[in-house]
Amino acid sequence: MDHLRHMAIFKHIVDNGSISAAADKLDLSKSVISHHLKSLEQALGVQLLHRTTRKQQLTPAGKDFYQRCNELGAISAIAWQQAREAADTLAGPLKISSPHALIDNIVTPAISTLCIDNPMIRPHIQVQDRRVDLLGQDIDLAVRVGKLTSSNLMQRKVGEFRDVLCASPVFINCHRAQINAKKFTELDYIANSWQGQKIQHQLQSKKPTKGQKNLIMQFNANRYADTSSAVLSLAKAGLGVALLPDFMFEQAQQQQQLVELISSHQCELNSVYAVHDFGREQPLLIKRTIDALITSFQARQ
Amino acid sequence: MDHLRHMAIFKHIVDNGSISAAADKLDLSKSVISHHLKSLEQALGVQLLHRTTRKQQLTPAGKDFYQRCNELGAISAIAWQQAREAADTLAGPLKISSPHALIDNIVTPAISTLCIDNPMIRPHIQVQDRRVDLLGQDIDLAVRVGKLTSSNLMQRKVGEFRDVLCASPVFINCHRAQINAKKFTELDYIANSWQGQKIQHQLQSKKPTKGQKNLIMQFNANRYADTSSAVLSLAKAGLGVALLPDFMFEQAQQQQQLVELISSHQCELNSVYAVHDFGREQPLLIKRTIDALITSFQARQ
DNA sequence: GCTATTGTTCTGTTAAATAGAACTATGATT
DNA sequence: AATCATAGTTCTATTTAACAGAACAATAGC
Repeated sequence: MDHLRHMAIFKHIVDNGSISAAADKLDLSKSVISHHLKSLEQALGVQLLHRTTRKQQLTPAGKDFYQRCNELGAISAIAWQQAREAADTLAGPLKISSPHALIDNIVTPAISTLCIDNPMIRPHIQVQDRRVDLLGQDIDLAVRVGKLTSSNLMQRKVGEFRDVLCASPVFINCHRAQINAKKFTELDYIANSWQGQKIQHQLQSKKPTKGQKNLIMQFNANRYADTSSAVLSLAKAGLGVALLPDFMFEQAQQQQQLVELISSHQCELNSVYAVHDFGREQPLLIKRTIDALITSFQARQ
Repeated sequence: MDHLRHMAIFKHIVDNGSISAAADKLDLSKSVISHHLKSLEQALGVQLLHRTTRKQQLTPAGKDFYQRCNELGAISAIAWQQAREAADTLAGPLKISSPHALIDNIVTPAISTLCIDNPMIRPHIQVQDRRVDLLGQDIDLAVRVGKLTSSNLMQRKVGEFRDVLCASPVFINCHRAQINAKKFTELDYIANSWQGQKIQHQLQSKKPTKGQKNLIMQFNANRYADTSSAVLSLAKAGLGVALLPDFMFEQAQQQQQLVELISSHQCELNSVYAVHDFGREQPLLIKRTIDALITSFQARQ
């Protein structure tokens, strides 16, 4: 499967009717073209082209060979065209991995909008909280909270959010004594399934100019749920304290379903990254997906 | 239609599952393979292969591109196989050009034998006495009397013959007076159509040791025929003197239909060449055709 | 955390591709 | 038949690309 170059040049010689014409077309000297043809014929052990200074005539073998070279050129052209189209066409499979916390409020709305605008996209949204192997699972784009430490993968920040420690108003009222006494370990705590029993949070003052120290809080988890929306529901039902992303908390707060546990302090900002393996020059589909995620993050504020 | 090399290497990478494996297979260093893949992806502007040290995963674009590379490899293989077959298969068109003088006794018997042994050969025997343009008329092999002075064409000697000045026994008897007196211009002369009216022959003594001089004879042609066999018939019929190839004369001589005009002298030997444009390494079909011509020449002696 | 293996990048080196000139062959023109 | 313009071939010098090997980085298994 070598000598493909020779075949391409042979095709040019036949197409253009002479070695000199092919040389002009290809911006090469005629000596090079002549040499290529000679090498090809020697390699094949067959004369392809009878030639004088004025005429050229394909041998039977040459006719067949030329036919194949044409097919070769056609396929090569198609291959390149398809590849280029793939680079800038909003279509085809799009497998996305997202953590539970972001799926309903951020990722799904973004992908929905993208796919409504471009119906040829075939999305596959996967929910995974742990760091995931993009290659092994054929994932095109992963949404992750926090930057990966070391990786060849490209990471683009798509937004940020803050976790909020909160509980239902009824729960707060019932346990005001413990809260004021900062006996947090005595409170019910709703955790995600993969978290342990011992939970610790570090909150900063919302007014950093006063130089107040960070507030370190410890909890004992005694309720668990796999998804953030389940945690949210339990918290609304007054089953305990929960750590929820601000975009979830805010909706519940407006309906007086949840309130902040400590209004003077807040968690650190979490940055959300889109992670992929398309290098610096991504296909348009990936770019647009990332754009949609950014838009989705901005829209909820 | 360039970068075909890159495509071939890309196919090897996918087929062998890794860059290192492809490098081993192709007897190249992995750095080269890596570089090729990088160049290809840069040229296409598309990532074809997600890769880590352990796994590799084709992108959608890569899948399509790989498919095309496979087709490319298949066509390339077919092209080469066909060309090689063409070089050593006794089949297909075989266009031969022969002068009238040789067609019935030499060329046709040779081609007949060849084609009976190899029925897939499709012969096309053309009769032309003038020097002919092989390329322009798509002639594969030309049989010619006498060597071409300057040409790129290959020439292989296939046999030789001697022209014989002869006439019918009756004719000789009727004109013995003029013959003995060497008044050849008074004799009837049967010429080929393309010859002029004035005919001159130069004969050598059959016994050169005696140092006899060449005999120069002049005739006036007054009968013409296109083909040698027609000339033969006219000569047998006693219509005049004719110059005929020895292989024609000998048959007629055995049946007492023709005798030599001058038994002491003879014409020069004519060499017969097979002329073609297949260079030093001819297809088997051409080689065998030439062999058949040689055999045919030997058989008639 | 360590190690084996893979892929990438860098270097100098080697082989191939190339251009340009000199040469040869051809076919048209006269 | 001789001349001439043009195409193809061959030669040599040069530039370019391909290449190997080492150093490095990243990954996955232990």
